[in-house]
Amino acid sequence: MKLVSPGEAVANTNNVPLETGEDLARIGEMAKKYGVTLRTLRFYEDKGLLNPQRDGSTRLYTRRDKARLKLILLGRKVGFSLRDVKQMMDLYDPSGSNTKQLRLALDKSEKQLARLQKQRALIDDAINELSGSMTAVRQMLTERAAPSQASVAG
Amino acid sequence: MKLVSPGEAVANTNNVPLETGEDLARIGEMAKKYGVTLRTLRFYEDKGLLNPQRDGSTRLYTRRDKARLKLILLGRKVGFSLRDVKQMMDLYDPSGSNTKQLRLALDKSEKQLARLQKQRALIDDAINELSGSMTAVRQMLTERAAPSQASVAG
DNA sequence: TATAGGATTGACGTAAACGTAAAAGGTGCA
DNA sequence: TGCACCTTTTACGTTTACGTCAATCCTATA
Repeated sequence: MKLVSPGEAVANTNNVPLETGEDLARIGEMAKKYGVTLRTLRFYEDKGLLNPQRDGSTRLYTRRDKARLKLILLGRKVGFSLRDVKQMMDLYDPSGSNTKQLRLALDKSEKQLARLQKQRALIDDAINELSGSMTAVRQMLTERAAPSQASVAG
Repeated sequence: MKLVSPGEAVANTNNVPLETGEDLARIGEMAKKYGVTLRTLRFYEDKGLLNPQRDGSTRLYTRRDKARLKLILLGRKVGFSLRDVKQMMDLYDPSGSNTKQLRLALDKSEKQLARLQKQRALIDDAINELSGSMTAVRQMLTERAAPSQASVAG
């Protein structure tokens, strides 16, 4: 048994939510709540994106970590790399106007938007091309009784 | 100097196109003609997708190789993996109706088309989400004179 | 006390398609 | 002869975001 001073986060065993108002979560709860794996959470931490407190060796995630995780997941959803996300989050200063952070985010967002639009164009191309060849292949299949040898592979 | 029998492909030095009717190409010509790197051609060969002849150790690509390369590039364009492409090409039988090959191609194409459509949906989502947050960020930037602290990162 | 559930760190594995040296050999041309 | 150019094989490196053990530890509960 370990001594814990009154203000400290009390070791909270297993899956039981913490009784304190500090809504600290352990890694399992976090993972479930946000639909990620434990590995993912540790990975994000390893990459400097999260910084949970520790109770001994056990990670305890605060509101702050949850907000950051939400941002990470949003970033990934729109296609940012973790590095980009980190770069933007690292600029956050709770005591400032964060103009710099916002500008960086906007800048990166514009570029990412352009990438997404290009990707969509590529995919549309691919869809058209693929649909076309599918039609051709269907043709060949229905005509395969005839000995005509349209070349598909050389 | 190396002896070459009359019917054999004559060693064709440097970049000069071959004078025979066999239109054999060396790796450099192939690469330029199809906009790929030497490394790519060797890689495709290593993966069993191409099988150029050899003049000694020098690769000589035939019409057949060119046709196959075109197919590979088309496949990659529509998002097939090289493995998929190989699987489909391996089914080609110059002496048959290739019904099996065509069916496999069609089957894979349907699945790939579905993937592409799903991807497009995801990208559209991302675009919308990203556009939305960009609007929000712009808002915050124009309002940054006011001390209101909308939280962007926690 | 035995067992089931978490949790930890460490570290190799995966996927795809090449990129990038490195070291060497053949060829034509000036 | 020497340079420029093309080609060869071998093999490690790159990128991204985790997956998947492995070995260990801690705790509550039956």
